[in-house]
Amino acid sequence: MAKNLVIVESPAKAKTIEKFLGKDFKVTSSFGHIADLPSRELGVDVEKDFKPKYVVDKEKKALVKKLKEMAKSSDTVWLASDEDREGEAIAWHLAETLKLDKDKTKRIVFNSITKSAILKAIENPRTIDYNLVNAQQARRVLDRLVGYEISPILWKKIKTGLSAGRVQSVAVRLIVEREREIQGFVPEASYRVAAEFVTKEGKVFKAKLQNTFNSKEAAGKFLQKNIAADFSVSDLDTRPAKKSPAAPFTTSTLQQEASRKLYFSVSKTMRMAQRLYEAGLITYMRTDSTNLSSEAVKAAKEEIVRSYGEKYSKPRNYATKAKGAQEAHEAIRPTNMAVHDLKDVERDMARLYELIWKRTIASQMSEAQLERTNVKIQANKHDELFLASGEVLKFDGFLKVYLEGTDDEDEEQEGMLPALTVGEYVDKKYMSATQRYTRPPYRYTEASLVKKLEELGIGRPSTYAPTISTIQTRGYVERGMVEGVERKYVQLMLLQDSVKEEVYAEKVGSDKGKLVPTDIGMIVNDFLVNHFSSILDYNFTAKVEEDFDNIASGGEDWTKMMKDFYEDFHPNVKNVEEHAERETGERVLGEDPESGRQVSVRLGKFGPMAQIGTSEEEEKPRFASLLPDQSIETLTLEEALSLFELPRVLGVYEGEEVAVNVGRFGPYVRFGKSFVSLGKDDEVFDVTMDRAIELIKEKQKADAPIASYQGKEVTKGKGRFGPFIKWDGKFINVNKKYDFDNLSDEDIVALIEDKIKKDAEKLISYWEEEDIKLEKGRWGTSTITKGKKKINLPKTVDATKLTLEQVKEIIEKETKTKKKTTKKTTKSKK
DNA sequence: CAGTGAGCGAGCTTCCGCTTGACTT
Repeated sequence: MAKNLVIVESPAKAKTIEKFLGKDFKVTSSFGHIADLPSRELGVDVEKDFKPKYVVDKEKKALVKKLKEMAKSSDTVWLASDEDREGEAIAWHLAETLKLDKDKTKRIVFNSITKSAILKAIENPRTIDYNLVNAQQARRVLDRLVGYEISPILWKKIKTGLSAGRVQSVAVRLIVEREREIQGFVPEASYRVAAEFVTKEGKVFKAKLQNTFNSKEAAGKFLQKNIAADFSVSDLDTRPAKKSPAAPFTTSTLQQEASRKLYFSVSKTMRMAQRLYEAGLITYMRTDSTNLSSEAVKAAKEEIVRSYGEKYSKPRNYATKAKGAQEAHEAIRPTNMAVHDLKDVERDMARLYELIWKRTIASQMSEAQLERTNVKIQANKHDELFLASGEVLKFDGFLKVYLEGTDDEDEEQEGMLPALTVGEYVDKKYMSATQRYTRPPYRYTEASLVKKLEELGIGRPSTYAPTISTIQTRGYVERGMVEGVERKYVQLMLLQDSVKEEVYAEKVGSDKGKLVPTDIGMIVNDFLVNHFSSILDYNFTAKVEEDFDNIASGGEDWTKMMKDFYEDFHPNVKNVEEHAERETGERVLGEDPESGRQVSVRLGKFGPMAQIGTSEEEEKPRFASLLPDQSIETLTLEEALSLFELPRVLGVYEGEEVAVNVGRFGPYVRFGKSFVSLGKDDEVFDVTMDRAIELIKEKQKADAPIASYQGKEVTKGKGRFGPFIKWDGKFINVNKKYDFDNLSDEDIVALIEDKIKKDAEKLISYWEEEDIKLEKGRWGTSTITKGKKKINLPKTVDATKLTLEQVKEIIEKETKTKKKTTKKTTKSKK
């Protein structure tokens, strides 16, 4: 056994560091935190100085045992977790949980993984910083109290299973408030005038009128004035300008840029980055720092000089601007600057790598030098001025490699202007006045939400992606299907000496994939903002972070901070629990003209619904679910009433009744006893008998067997894990190599035989009379299958040696604790 | 799985941050 044991947080990091240290050092990892509050209870003794109860997670027990043994046989244990709050707490938990001897334990930190940084760290060990640990405990306990005291209030007042938290609830609030701004937005139209001019040499350029007009008449009148007018250059101004490169990537800027340029979701970016990191190709991907190690700056410089020449190099350091940044790591950069792109890896990994390489290299390159020209064009028949501007690139600098993307969809690229002189006459080619509308604010994308959260100092690099998925799995937010609507606009065009009017159409408000709040999201948000305004305050995190900082520097006692917070917080929770009304988001829309009863809309047991009548009346109320694209907040009386016309019976087809309705899974056509979901473009109230029959036929075709193999039918479908074919009860994934819509018979046979072969290779034992299968898994684990039940065995079990009796025992044990896992699977189905 | 929406009550849900691993329908 080695004399020295170094414990870091990540196994990939351990692997790298071990190479730098001699053979006297064994490097291993803790896989993040090893101890935490228990998940099933509060785990904080609020009566006794908020003493936390720490437990080792079930899945970490084996790891802790292994670490203990390794520590025991080493002379010195080096706790090398990250240099921030969480890292310090990890070191402390390791020291406590592994019961490390103080005299043989040393705490070291480094924020770049280079040989010199690590050797320097080893020479300068310190002890655990308990102030920093206490700051972490304060953060942890505060989050626990907020989350675990407010969530149960939501179960009681709105719906079970809901959640609230310091981070997620503010994220939802941002999205809800943005949506309301959009709903309340009234677009204003104005006419903008644009023109194209031609120089004597025949060079064309575009110009815009400074003024806009707010009516068609005024715009038309202005165009008339330009008939047979003379135009000349009245002013010309040229000045140098420069552009600087953006800082190297942090987690947040990587997510934004991958979203803008590669259309990756936040979680996809992190998945790809994780794999690049594990392959040793990039530095750590969860960071809030824009800092590069001096080695990296030097390597970038060498690569730039080699590839582009000396004048393109300009080494720089970037100050991190994110609020509350902890800077435990470097910026995200390639580990080897000489590798410009990757071959032999998955395409999307290579694309992300290239983005990281370009951004890093560009950040160490010279500014781009530009010449910006602004020109004014005057007319002899009126006083309005046309403006034209252009840019000429004098030296490309960093632009040779990379330019950061923008979130502004309207931004126009400025082109070049022809050479012009003051007083020169130009000819009008055309002039137009186009009706333009002001725009509502943009809905958030996953990445722009991350950007906003980071600006507010809310959340950490390791939680951005999980937070976005939490607010979606809780049903507060959806990725939008908002199709947008057509809007007409007018364009007046002056070509020679007459003004012509044309009407065009544009699509507005199309927001596919953007984040849109659900009814539940809005109701929960309003409830929280009303009753827990201080927690929902956009500055709450910033305020408590100040306290955490004071605790970290030893200026404040963490239990005192908790006490101050809890003194106000807890009585408020109790008060809301007792006095707040149940929240359903109910809106009364008016009266049903037929019965005169009240029509309302609210959140019901099974989701948003409309209701005719009230429960106080003698006659029972009538209920109807809302359509998937409708919402409580915007539903009109007419829309509500039409919901009660369902189900619509369309007629009879092949002796069975055909009807349209809305159910648990959205709108559908019922045909006898079978159901067909409506297509995306179908409207429940518009579907005709012909369309319904078409849908039924499509469904029958899709369900029909596509082939048969060994006398058993083969069908196909699309599941959670992509397209598959099904044969003999087996699901066989069809990967992209095959054309799923046109599978040939040979493809099908190949897929099935391949599956049979692979299953046979996996099979260890099969007890036919008991219907129990024992199979090898892909990661050294094994699986027991009994009928439809599946049990995964831990890696430590050698499945090849199991007997039928032992297997039966395992199944029995598993069945007892089964309850929990079944619930989990039904949830993940959603 | 696609009709529900009363009221009761058992047993459950939930946070944020640090990490990787799980291999399915």
